[in-house]
Amino acid sequence: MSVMLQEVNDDNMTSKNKLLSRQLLDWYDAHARVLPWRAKPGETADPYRVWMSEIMLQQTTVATVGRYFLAFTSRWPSVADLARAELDDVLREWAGLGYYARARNLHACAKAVVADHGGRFPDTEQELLSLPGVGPYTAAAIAAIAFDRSAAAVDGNVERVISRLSAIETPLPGAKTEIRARTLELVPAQRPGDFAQALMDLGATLCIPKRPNCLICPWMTACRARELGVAEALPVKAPKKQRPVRNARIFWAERADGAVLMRRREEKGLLGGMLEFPSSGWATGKEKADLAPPYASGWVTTKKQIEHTFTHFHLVLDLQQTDEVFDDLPAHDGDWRWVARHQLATEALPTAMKKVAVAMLGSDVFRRV
DNA sequence: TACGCGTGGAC
DNA sequence: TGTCCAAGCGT
Repeated sequence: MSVMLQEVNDDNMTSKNKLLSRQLLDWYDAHARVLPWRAKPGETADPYRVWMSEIMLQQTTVATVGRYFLAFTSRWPSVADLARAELDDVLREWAGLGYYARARNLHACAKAVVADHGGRFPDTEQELLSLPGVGPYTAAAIAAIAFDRSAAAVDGNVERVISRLSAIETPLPGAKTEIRARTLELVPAQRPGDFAQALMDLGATLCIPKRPNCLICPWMTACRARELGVAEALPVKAPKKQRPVRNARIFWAERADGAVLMRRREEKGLLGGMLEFPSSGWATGKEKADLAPPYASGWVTTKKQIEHTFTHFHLVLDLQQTDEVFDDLPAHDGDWRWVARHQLATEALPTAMKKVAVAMLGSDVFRRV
């Protein structure tokens, strides 16, 4: 079935497109990067590892993903292992990688693969698309890389490469449809998975955002943007909005044994399911902000301040503390707990909260022994 | 369609 | 040093 479709696709390819595909695959054979999740020549790709890497790589650099990928695949070698894990353990292991909905969806997806697909990843783009956390790019990438399906995996790299190759000057995201169509024209019947990876490698190493290395690019002579001298100006992107500032107070409390008071955030939304130190609301604008503590105590300022920039706002946290030494949890709503200092390093703390802990306790608390 | 959603590296 | 931005997805 898929072979027939691929042959049709191959017949429909122009000789010019076939040449481009071959040039890129030749370049890939000579320059492919060695990455932990990538099958070596002759090896069969493991769908579980391909999926895991693709989720982690969403909006995240290869260098950052490396150690997380090794930690996850060591601890949970198969999708069945991951499906059996506790969500809290997954979130702890994900802490620091960001976009925590990915971790929740990763866990939900593993469960779905076990419950609905007998523990094997589906091998079509359409079925993959129905899994939690798997969108159009990731479905195409897994279909191509893990199952050798003819699919156009269009990520930020591919958008850049293709918009330059064809000198597409329509601003993103409006140009997505056109870029996808142009990419599909280039996907070869043979080695679609290698082609997908080659396209992304090209974007990551040569066809980079600033100062692209056109002189050693396998597509140098075909690239319309280079011909027109506009490669670095593409792709055109819609202007970004500036980030507002939000202000809040953190209320630092300790128990007699030195444990610190923390609470679990709501399951959904910003930092969903992660731990935080009790705080006021995170309001926009210093004047309007309600900076009241979540419970009464003798709060005084520490004169310490933490700043952290998220995707869509900048956060300024004033750190307050109390002399009160607690025996039990103060009156509260939600999931609050005392966390021993030596446990902080292995808890699901987002980076902003790690900064708070470091300001109060010193950087030694995150030195894993 | 547009927005909410993290982080660390490169420059 | 601030800005940009990376293998996007869900709503």
